[in-house]
Amino acid sequence: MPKQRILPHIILGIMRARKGMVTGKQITDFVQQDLGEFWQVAHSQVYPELKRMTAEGLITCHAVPGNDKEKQYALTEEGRVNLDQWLSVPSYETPQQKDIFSIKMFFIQDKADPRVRTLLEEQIDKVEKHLRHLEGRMAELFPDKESKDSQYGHYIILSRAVERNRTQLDWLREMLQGL
Amino acid sequence: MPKQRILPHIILGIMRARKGMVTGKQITDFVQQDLGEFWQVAHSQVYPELKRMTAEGLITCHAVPGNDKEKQYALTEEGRVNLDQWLSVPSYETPQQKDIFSIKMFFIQDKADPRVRTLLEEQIDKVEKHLRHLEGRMAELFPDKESKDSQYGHYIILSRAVERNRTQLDWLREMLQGL
DNA sequence: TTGGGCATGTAAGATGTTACATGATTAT
DNA sequence: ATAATCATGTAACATCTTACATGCCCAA
Repeated sequence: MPKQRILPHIILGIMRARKGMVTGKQITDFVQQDLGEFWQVAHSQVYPELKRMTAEGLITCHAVPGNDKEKQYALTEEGRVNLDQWLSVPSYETPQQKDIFSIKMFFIQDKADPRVRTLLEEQIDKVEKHLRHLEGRMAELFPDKESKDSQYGHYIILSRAVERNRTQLDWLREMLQGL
Repeated sequence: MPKQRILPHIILGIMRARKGMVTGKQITDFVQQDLGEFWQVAHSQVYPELKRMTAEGLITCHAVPGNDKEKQYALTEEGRVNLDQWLSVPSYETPQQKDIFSIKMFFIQDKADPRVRTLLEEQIDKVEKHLRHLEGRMAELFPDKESKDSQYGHYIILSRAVERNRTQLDWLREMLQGL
């Protein structure tokens, strides 16, 4: 039994949210920009996937006249149904994280090891930068209550990401204090 | 350029922490039990990796007399050096998360959709169970101050995991309230 | 003594990452 | 016009997942 495929559903979700034709580049950018906290994808995954989904009838491919380069894709009714079905079934998977920083901390073990401080400082720096980026995006996309309600799902996961990173930053600083 | 391999370093780290010979099964269990919040691995990855690491001279393989089934592995000096080196270089990767729940929330978009409540309740249930497991493990492994200091790295990442899940649970409950 | 559980291991396919290739557009 | 950039796409490789295979031990 092959693993349950997620990427096609993500692509379907983006296409429905966009309410129009999209290119492979737009999908890649969208995932990296707006879903990056919870999913990662490379453009080299997207293009073959679009081809596959077209073959399966979930989307249709339309060449842009006078532009050989760009191809635009549109949702089919079958794609819509498939997406709704996926959203309705519970997903039993727990969020999975790969965090090399935590692994290293674990293996260093000795609180007095000088590498502990280095690791912490580097991580704090990275998380600070990332948090500033997220907060900027929050201010840009959701300046008022109306914008939050009009794109509720987006607001939700962005605020989730902000909180998560703030909490992590607090924790890292506390660890550094405690040395 | 192939991607930087992490698994061998994790195996080296476990072997050093254990200070003795270990089997493939023990390594698999250790990752799932103690590093599971930050790394995942299947036994079918571990056995080939041990073979490879043996060929590279990072570890040595020792058959157990009168037991064809089990093979025990031990660190070599080269393995020790390799591990220390890995722990010393900064890792520029940010923690990556794959969280289907958040993706679904994003795509449902409409706050009034009945599936929002279902998703939240299911997720709360899962996180509650997981949190209880983590808290139990915390109480079991680190009942007093001495035990925390003696395995500082382990204590650190376990408390990190507990906090992370508590925060997520709070957030989920708040979302459910807000419906 | 046989049948289930277990540690080890292999196989096949899906997924993810990095680097490279190609042709078109844009900027200088 | 030439170089840089960009969207698209491919290739090679590493990783991850699931299922299956094997031989051992132990208990009913």
